[in-house]
Amino acid sequence: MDPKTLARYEARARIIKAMAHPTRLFLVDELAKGEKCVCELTELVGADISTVSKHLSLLKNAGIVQDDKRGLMVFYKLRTPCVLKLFSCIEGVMKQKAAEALAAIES
Amino acid sequence: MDPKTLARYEARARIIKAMAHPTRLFLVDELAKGEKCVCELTELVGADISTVSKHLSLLKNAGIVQDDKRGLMVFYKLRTPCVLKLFSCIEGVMKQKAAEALAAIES
DNA sequence: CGGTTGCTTGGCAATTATACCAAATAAGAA
DNA sequence: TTCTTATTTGGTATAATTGCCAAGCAACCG
Repeated sequence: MDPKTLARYEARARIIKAMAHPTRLFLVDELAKGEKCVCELTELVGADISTVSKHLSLLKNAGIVQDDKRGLMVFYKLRTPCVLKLFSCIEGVMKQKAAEALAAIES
Repeated sequence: MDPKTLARYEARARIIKAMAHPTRLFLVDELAKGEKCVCELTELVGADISTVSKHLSLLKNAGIVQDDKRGLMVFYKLRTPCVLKLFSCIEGVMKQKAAEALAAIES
């Protein structure tokens, strides 16, 4: 891979990596329903608030979510809803894998 | 997150994580063009063959690619072309980020 | 059979990611 | 101003990822 091509794939990988964590996928899914404050997301995730805050910050740096401070609270929302399309594809991969596993048993 | 929900997001994250690497993203893109042997992919990537083999194995375990041994060579191909749709979304995220950065400078 | 080729696997060092606690910051409220 | 409250950041220990080398395996050749 030449340096330019490498750089392009590195940039893409950074964005995908931002979603490559169960908690962050959950956050994206929740934010798809509408904006939520860090406190509410923390409640839903059930981890330390600092942990959730860092996950959100990572998603923000990747350009996937957007924050909005109003008073003491910070509200996050999805910036690029297209990432949701990814989920249906992922479901497809999972279903196909499951079907394959089943076929392997039956054969 | 209750255990069942967590398990669902963990399963999804495993698949996304499988693509969250520049080399693996490149491999997926190459395999989208048609099946290729490990030797050819190794040449294209420009890393040790063992490294490329491990990346391919990871993609295989995630259910994204499929292998087929013919003689001495192993040919890999894309199993779920829908992952390509992801790329256009990623490009979108990148473009939006770039536009935002530009707006920040201009303001 | 022994040798070669194409690929995978084991092992290991270096890097990176993750989660918590504690401390810092920011915006209201008293 | 001082006191909360909501969130972020620093520090740190632990775990996961990565890439190379070396060794192993499977399929073909002579």
